[in-house]
Amino acid sequence: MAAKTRQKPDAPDASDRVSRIREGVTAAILEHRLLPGTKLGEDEIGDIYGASRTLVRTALQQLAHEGIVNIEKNRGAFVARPTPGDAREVFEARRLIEPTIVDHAIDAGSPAWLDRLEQHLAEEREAELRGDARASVRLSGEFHRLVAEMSGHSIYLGFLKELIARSSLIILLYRRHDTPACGTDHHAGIVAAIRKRDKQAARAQMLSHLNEIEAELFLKDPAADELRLADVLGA
Amino acid sequence: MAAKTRQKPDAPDASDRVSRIREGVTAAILEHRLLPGTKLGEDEIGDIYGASRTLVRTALQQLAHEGIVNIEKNRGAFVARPTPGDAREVFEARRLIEPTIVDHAIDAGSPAWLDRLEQHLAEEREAELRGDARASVRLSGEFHRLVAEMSGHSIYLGFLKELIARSSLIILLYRRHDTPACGTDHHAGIVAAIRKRDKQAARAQMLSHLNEIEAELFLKDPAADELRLADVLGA
DNA sequence: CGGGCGAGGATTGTATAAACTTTCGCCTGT
DNA sequence: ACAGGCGAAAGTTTATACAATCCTCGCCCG
Repeated sequence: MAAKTRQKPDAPDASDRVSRIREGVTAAILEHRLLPGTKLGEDEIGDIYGASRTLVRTALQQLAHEGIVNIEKNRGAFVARPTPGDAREVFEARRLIEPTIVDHAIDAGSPAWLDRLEQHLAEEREAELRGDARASVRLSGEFHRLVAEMSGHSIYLGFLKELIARSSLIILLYRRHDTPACGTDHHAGIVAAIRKRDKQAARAQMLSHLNEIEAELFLKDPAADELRLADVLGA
Repeated sequence: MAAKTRQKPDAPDASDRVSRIREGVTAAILEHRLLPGTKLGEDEIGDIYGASRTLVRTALQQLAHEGIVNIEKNRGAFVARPTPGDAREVFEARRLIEPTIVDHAIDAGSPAWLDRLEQHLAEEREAELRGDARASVRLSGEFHRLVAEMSGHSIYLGFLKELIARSSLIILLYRRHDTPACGTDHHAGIVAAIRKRDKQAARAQMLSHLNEIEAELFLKDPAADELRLADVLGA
């Protein structure tokens, strides 16, 4: 067989131009700067990043596969607008997966990882204090991703990345009050349980954290009559 | 994924040329006609399907995101070669997700769905009888996908599609004996439990089914010295 | 005779141009 | 005045051409 000059699974994406576009758009969506339904024109994005439409298209297709962008044939790409049904599915999946992830994080975590988590908590607190809502939203999601990275399970990590991205859109669309997106206190409690290597407590706290987030949502079926109509006609 | 604003609920890819390529290659991989490590040249595939490289490239990128194809920069696309570590992660994820899926399938299933499952069992038996190994492998995976579709959870369905595709490669690489890929008897038992709406039995049977599949694998760290060497040098 | 080196060929990455689809304004006919 | 339809413009999809990169193989040097 061929001798392989094998690269590591994937150097994240150092200077890859497609990745820069993807992450730029992702960040904009996760920070709620791009709202659901917004059109993502290829020329428009290409001009911003100084890239050709070929590269933009590649990035948009990846985002579509992650579920935060919808591509409609011959019409273009739009920021996804998850339905309440999608929202329920996403949170159910998170309730299933994330407790398992914290379990593994406790098994696989090193002191360095705990430092990393503490540092992240500090960033979250600072953003909250600053009143920087955009950073808060982004960091809330990143906390969960960090725990998944700590677990070392690449499959779960991939799944959770998708779920987190969609959750961000869901929270934006369906949140009731103006409460912070994701209580920092909860995160701190989870980290404490991880530090004590108390799996049962960690699982329980993660679960109740997710339940609280979902409880703050208002998932009545269609947001407006317009959508109801579309559903009826589609059926 | 989610319900689209405009399109029919189900017009996934009937006459879409990219989808035809993707499904053709996917079928070839799942039926073990394309072996791990096989190079998937863009021109080669383009000639076969009478398509331009643009479309082939799009299809390959989708397959890469599903984890059954690896794209190495400036080198091309290859059928993925999951490591034993990947295999453990995939089956752990399946053990977590699939019992939950059968639960929901029991809740959401209609008599029509049960008919569909029975019909599928018949196809599996027939392929087995015919000694058609390729069809057997494909149908074994499709059974699990069918249950996921029955559950109506699009998120779980998407995740499971990935897991099934990877499982097919894993079984090909690491199976010990020449036992059939996925016992039809197990599948029949699962369908019977679904028919009786006995969630506990269905979950248990699904779990033991997955455990038996994994037990038939030989997941010693590197398959050969060659791989061991590659890993050492990569680190 | 073994190993480094460079030219040639092949393959992928990117950009650009042609073809088709949808959209929206405007106009005509009733 | 308003419904319906035609046509131009904008944008996406597909194909093709060009540039960059990597692999192979033969040659030359030690």
